[in-house]
Amino acid sequence: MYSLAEENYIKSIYHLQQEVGKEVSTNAIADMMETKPSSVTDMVQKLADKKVLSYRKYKGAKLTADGEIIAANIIRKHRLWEVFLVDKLKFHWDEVHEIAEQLEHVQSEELIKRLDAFLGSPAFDPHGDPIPDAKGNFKKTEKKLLSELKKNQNGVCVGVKETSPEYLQYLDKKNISIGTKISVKGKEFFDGSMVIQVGRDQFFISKQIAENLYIQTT
Amino acid sequence: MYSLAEENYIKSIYHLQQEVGKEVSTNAIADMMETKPSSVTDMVQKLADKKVLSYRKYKGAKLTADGEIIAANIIRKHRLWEVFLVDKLKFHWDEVHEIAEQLEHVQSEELIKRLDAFLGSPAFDPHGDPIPDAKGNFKKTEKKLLSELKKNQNGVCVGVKETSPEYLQYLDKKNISIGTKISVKGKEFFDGSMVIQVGRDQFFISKQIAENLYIQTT
DNA sequence: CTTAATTTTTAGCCTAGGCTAAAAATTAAA
DNA sequence: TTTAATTTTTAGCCTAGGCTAAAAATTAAG
Repeated sequence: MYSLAEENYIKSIYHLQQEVGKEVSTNAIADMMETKPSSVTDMVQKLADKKVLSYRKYKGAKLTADGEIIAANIIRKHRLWEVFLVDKLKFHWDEVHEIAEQLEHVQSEELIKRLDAFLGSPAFDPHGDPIPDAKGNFKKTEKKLLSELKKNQNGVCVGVKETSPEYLQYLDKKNISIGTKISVKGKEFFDGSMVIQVGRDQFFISKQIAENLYIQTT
Repeated sequence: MYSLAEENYIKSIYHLQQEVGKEVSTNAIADMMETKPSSVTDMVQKLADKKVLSYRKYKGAKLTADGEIIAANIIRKHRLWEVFLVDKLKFHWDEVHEIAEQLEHVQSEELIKRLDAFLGSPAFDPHGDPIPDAKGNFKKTEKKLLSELKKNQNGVCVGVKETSPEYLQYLDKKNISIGTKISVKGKEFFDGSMVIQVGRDQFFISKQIAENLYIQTT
């Protein structure tokens, strides 16, 4: 089994790898994990010994196939627990991340199997992110960012890229959640800001807001 | 907050203290925690510094009032999670201890508040042990051990003292669980063994079995 | 009331996982 | 292409929480 620290590294490296596609740098890992590059070097070497990832000095780290399965399993647990917290315990979607961060490390295959069944084998978590199956396969979704839409296009909110409480609370204030229909009424070329319609309300949003919201176009 | 190791010490000391009533010895703690007495000495000194317990060299340790509240809270979490595992995820009562052992360390007041509500604020866990409230107050139950009953007395199983899978599986095989009615049909003075009736079946049990089963006499 | 057995503590060491400061490698700039 | 800036690694140190072996205190036995 892997320690708490190891699991957190594996998970972070997985997420970074998704973004950049290639080997992830020591500094990038350190930033994401709020630790120092020197600590990352140590841990990454240790994980390389365990064949969880491949690592070449000064070149960065990349999960092996095994490593990716481990990561997917941690993410599976995290997202299933988030569904539990929101669906069953009635937490709000901006409150669950930290708690799921702890629950994801509980070790028991059987627990996750039963939790999954109890929740009805959900395919997506409360933020719209896909929940991988027990073998680590993700359901691919073809979602785009709201910022990619043009004037007069519209679609349904299916997820968020940013999951900070601040951002989620902003969305709440604007009555945007998973399933909300959104139409682009105007778009400013210069700064990427938009005017969108949500329900009866029309309002202005900055590019920063738009590029953190996933939309399924219709 | 307290570390995982600290929480486990606090919990173990609490349980030992219930048994012996007075200060618990270094060796007793080491035995329960499957660690070495020298490690216990170190940790107990650390916890004394934090005012979680009082400690006098060679005399043992005793939780302070604060320490008891901390312990009760950990136990509350453990037992609530056990109820969740049995009631909601359909685990069997002999499978839940280890998982609850991990879940009890998840930190979130709100989580426990909501879990408690979700479960209907249960007063007892699946082994019949009382669940303390948020302030650490236990509901007192006046239960006795089956081994204390005399011939022709009877009662209802309300809990177990021993929670090993082996013991719980034995009880299962004999169809004994919480709520099962049991009558003492015979008792051997010499070795404390008994003949009991459970449902339609009458069978022999050793003293060791009888002194780990809690009964509410009727 | 000594001596022996047991319990507990101390001293010193180990590993995991951090950190800082300095050295080395890589990348960017002139 | 040589120098400067940046990134990464190394070396050495720290804390938490273990361990063993030896010393000290307590308890039990003769």
